[in-house]
Amino acid sequence: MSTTTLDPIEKLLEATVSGKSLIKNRTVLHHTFIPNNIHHRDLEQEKVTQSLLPILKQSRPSNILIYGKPGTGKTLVVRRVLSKIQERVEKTNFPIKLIYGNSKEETTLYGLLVDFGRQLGLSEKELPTTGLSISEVFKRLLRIINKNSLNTVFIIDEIDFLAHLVSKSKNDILYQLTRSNDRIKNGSLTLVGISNDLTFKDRLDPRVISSLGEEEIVFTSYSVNQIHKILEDRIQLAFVEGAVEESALNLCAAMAGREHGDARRAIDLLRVAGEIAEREQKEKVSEEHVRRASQKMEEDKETAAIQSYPLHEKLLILAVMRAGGSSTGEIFSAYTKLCKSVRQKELTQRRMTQMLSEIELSGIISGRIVHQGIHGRTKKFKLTISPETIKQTLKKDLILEDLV
DNA sequence: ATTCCACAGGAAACAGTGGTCC
DNA sequence: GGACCACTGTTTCCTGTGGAAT
Repeated sequence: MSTTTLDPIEKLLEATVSGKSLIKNRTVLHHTFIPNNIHHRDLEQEKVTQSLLPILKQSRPSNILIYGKPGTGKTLVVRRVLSKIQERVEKTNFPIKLIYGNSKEETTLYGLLVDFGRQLGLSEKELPTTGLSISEVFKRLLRIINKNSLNTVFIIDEIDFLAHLVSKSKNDILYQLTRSNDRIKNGSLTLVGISNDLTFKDRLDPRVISSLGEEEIVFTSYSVNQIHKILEDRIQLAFVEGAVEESALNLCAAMAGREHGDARRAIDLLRVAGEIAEREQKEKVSEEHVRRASQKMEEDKETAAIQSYPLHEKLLILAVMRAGGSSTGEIFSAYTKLCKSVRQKELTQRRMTQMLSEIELSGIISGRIVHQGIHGRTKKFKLTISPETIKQTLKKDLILEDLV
């Protein structure tokens, strides 16, 4: 034991004042950062530019569909190309408008369209956030484009999700979007769809495919070597020189490469590892830090998922924990008991199975269908994370703290 | 060969919320 | 103030299913 034990707060303060920081530029390690050089994507950049070029000549460019797994630089490339176009255009007086929307961030089709409307400059009054029919919203979008003779580019990220929303609501808004140029007298509308799912096109209305898929660009997954190069570049920009050990870099690339070549994840991993090393006042980021970062990210994901669930889902997770490895019926009765003890009206079993499937998607529990002959068919669920993590997380919930 | 269990999971309907429009 | 809209979370109803038991 050392003779002088420092107060933890003291220690922290000490560190911030005297400690060296390893990261000199944090924004570089954020996924919205657009680097000057997007490695291994020259061809794709050229293609995107090619198909958007007509917009500068006031003629209608083709709609583009972009495919690729997460973290393959799709959004980055599109944003970069568009910002270049924007730069070029700003010098002239040519009315061009870039609209970006992520289907996943908006939970509804309506929300997405309203988001587009806001970006086009429609106020709350001109386009209320609720109450209108979808076709009315769409009409208003087209009206403003027409009125201001705008040349608009709609970039729809995760368009597969939008397609999913549309299919639920029996609306053919995607079709209308792709064909809206016929309804616009002044200006134009170009669609750039970005999708993580390579098979989503099969589920689309054939009419939409023919007009949306005028131009298709596929982003292949990065190899470990490519990720290595990408990380090298970011390290140079973001970290103090020599702050990341070669072996740590290798591990980072290898870990992300194993997970389907996701560069974004690799960069995230690097950032978290850097933060851990910094907090510990180490001179360098080591392999060990990367491993711990990976673990921490995993845990954070779990606790965040648990916390974000509404009460009944939390009760269900508890029920699964109590009746570990058991069938739906047993989980249901465990859940009913829990509901009684917190004085909540229990939901139906049908709803419960639905919620179980939802929770299963997040990876907190895993289910397996078991046929038991005359004892019927059931799905057995068990926790995939430690009960301790769950207890710790649920303790923060006022209603549940006594149960845990 | 037939029966029958204990659910899975799809479809549709419904209630409730928070809004517009005329 | 009534008709209408989108949307969520839920209930109700339903059909389907693999294999142990008979």
